[in-house]
Amino acid sequence: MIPVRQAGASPPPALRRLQALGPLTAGASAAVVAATAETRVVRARRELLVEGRPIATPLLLLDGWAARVRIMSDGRRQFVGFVLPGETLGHYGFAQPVASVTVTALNEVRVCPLPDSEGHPDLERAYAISRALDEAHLMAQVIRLGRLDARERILDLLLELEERLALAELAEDGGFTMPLTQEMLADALGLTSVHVNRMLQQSRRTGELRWNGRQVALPDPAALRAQVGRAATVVTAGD
Amino acid sequence: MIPVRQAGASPPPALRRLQALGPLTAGASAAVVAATAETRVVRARRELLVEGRPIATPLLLLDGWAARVRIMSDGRRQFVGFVLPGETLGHYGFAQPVASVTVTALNEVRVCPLPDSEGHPDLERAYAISRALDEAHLMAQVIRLGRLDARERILDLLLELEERLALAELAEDGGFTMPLTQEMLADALGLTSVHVNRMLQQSRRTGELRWNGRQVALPDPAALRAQVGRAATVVTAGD
DNA sequence: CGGGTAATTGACCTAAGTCAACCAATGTGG
DNA sequence: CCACATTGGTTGACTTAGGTCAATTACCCG
Repeated sequence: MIPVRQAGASPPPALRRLQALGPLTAGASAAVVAATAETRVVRARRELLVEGRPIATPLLLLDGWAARVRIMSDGRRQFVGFVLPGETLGHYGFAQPVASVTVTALNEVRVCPLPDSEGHPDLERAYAISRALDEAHLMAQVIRLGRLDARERILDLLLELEERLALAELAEDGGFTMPLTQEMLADALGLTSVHVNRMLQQSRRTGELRWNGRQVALPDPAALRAQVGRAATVVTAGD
Repeated sequence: MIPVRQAGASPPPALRRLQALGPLTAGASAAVVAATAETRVVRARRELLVEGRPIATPLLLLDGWAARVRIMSDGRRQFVGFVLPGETLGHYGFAQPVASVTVTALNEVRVCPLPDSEGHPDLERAYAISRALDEAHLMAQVIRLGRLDARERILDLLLELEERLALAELAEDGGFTMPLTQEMLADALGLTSVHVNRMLQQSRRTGELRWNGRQVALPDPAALRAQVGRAATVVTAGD
């Protein structure tokens, strides 16, 4: 990890996401901005957290994508889930001294220590919602792997990613930018990269998906959601 | 749900599990026993929690098995996970007003309101570990569905179930009793019941598995764990 | 230009699904 | 106590989604 001097940056997507989860007071927003003073950059393929190793401090992902990954002794690899800008890492709301999975940066990533919610109930509330979403994403992953076919898995995941990015305003309706290779997609979806490629081509031909390099667009998300049996994720506030 | 008068019962497996997660003071144990005064019986196939419906009160499962289940509009069904005696339901340690999945009783089940941990830090600690285990089980499910083949999925799940039951002392080394039909197993493992049946037969022939009605035994768990790439789940205390 | 990563394609293979019987155990009403 | 219905397990014949292997092409990037 390379410590970085990160002076005045542009309005961070991570902050926008937290604000989207539940409006933050000026004080809470300031606390988040303050935490970014200790931003670190982690290069692609480096590990943010290692399974079984103590978690130094919970993190807030400012920029870039990471994945929770488990690798089997024979080399099979499974992405358990992704971590997108504005999402948190190693933050459980309860005792959890060691990481339960390895988290790897998929591209160059910026992280900072998770802003302390002490004295900011609104921030704590945003974290609580964030944790609930984490769990929802994990369950969605189980459904995808258990009961969707290849095409549905791909589209369902892309829909989810778009929804999640939208919270941080990282998805325009022209689509979004995604650092995933087809192989990473395969590792997330329990498929092979060859098959992912074939299905992508097919979806491109039918026009339900546009995919150019790192740019992805789903022209008719509503129709796809229906086809894939994906319910819109509802975030009910809580308390 | 049928309220029940539940007088002095045998030493409940649920209590044994909580004690196994972290020794409880006499007071905490008493609180758990006290909570069982309000035990309810839920019949097989009835729902304990319905997705999207408010959670009246978090529950402790005393007896019987339940499953978190999601059903797609076209009838496909996926068990997201199981709930075994001593495990908790609708208990998140943070705001979560509505259930995120439906939980269905797989056989006749007894539940009681989750004993309040107020004033019992040791009980709270047991709950925290329980939540961490929940998450671990969910991740294990993702690995199974994403990267294991049918035989591995079955054996891995059975190994996990045995480990979990052992916490409540519900697994002798002669095996354990399991209310799951082959079809339920299929719904948990992303397979069809026909295929589950074939794989079970094969595993029975090789002797790696014994399966008689509701009785299951894995004669050599250590060997299987190695074959399936299953790491023993380590529960580190926490704080 | 050279070397590495990512995407693409074809030929072929196999794990798992589908469909359809059939059987065994259990339970139910009469 | 029996005829019948139901549920769960078992089996065979056949199909298919997705995997494997291997080669080829398209990009980068220094």
